[in-house]
Amino acid sequence: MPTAKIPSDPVQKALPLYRLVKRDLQQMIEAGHYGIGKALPNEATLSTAMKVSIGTLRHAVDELVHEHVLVRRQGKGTFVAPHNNARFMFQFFQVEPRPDPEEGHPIRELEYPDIACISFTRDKAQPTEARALRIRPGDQVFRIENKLSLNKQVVVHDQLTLPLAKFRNLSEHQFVNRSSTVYALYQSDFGITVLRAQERARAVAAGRSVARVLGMPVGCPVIEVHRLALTFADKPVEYRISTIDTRAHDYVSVLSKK
Amino acid sequence: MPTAKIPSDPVQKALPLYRLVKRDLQQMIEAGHYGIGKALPNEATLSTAMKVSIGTLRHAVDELVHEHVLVRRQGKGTFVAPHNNARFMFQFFQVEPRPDPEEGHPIRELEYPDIACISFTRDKAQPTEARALRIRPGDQVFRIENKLSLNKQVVVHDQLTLPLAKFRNLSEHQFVNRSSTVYALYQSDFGITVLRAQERARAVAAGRSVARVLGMPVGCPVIEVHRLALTFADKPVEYRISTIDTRAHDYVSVLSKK
DNA sequence: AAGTGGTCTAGACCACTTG
DNA sequence: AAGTGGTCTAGACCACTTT
Repeated sequence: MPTAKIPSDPVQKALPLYRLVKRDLQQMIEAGHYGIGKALPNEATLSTAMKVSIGTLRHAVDELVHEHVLVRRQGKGTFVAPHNNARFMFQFFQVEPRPDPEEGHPIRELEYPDIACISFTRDKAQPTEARALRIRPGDQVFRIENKLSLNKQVVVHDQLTLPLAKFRNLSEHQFVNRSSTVYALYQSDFGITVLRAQERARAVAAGRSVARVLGMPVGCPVIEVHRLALTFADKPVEYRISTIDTRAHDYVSVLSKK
Repeated sequence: MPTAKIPSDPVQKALPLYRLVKRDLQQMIEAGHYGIGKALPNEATLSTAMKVSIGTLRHAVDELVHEHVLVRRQGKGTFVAPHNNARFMFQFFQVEPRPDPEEGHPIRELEYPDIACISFTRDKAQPTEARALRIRPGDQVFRIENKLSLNKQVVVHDQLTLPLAKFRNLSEHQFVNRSSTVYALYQSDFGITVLRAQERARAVAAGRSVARVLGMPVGCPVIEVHRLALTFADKPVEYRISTIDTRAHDYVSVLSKK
């Protein structure tokens, strides 16, 4: 049942029932009450347990499905959204070969990038990172450098910064030998589900080390994307600077997605 | 009532009722049956007219609201989404001052850009534009150049390409003296509602003319965004190349929006 | 056959806006 | 007070998956 139909803070407007149900579900999910591969209790059970009608329960679940927190599968059940499928891969990996202007948009296989780890170290957080990650400057972080290739061509250089406190015991071996995407790793091994990411992009001239990795002359214009990945309640989990070689690829996005 | 509960193509899976209702509503909207400032018939009326329950009608409307095609206002009615508010302005205008690293994210007023028209001409479509807009190369287009300023500083150079066929009689005076955003103009004066946009960004070295407009040295890295704006059924309406000075501003985006 | 989510209905009542 | 959308209920039946 919703734990508090009457909000504790009288200034807050009363939430509708289905929002309370949603909030309670979300708290259960965050707390890890529902295993990643296993189904939630079925809707009839949940609705009686929470003392709401099944329509209200569905309303709450609908919203969580819309936010990619849950997925429904008819005939099977409702699950915590796994973070290991192509959908999420391409929701977050936004670099594509530039279409040939002569041919328009060929029906092309979406391509997974090959990811190679260049370095994996511990370090102290720089002020900028610390502010983004809401930790203190000097707190320990993992600093991981990757290069991403499409079609044997290196197109992206990534530098990830992870707060050590959230990723205790992460090892290079574990990172390099993960079975799926890094976000799937965060979820399966650390219980951290990345829900959203904010990105800020700018054009800069490639520096020496990045130019070497990307195989381009120093000073070549590249896009530098600063990404902050967020989990529930917009808590930051990862800070990432991606440098993209856009000589033959584009950084793509869709506004106002349906 | 939904015009065809039984789909004409037997290969197609049968759509649920609420999808048929949605499709019919969408067709009415596209055809302009519902004026832009006026409310649709109320939900009870629509549901009886379409011979469906009010719950089913609401399900259909819910989806259109989620896609920003309609907006509901409690106590007033349901309206075709107007394209003239801050929400849409910033949904599509994605350039922001870079936050000061010393201060983090100040609570800053979102700022409207000042837009100045540099040139307004007719021309023939280039092959690339033509393909994007799905017209023939050589078909007539409007070609419009703008510069956008934030805080008196020019930060974006835009070049718009509009198919003349869709924008008959558009005049420079009309364009320059519009009362709101260009997308609001498309909607109010030409019945064209921009629903989505695809963008492809790359880093390039600023050319002579753009560098002059942006007040930067030639060769300075800039982001070049190629945007295709789409209406219902993903029909293209506008092709736009924006060149962004990212020395002090960022091109921002949010992935997996809630 | 049993269990799950998906659709659809009919109606009651609430909250907000306008006259 | 009247009209609008917003919430909530209780139940029937359908479609898909597994046993």
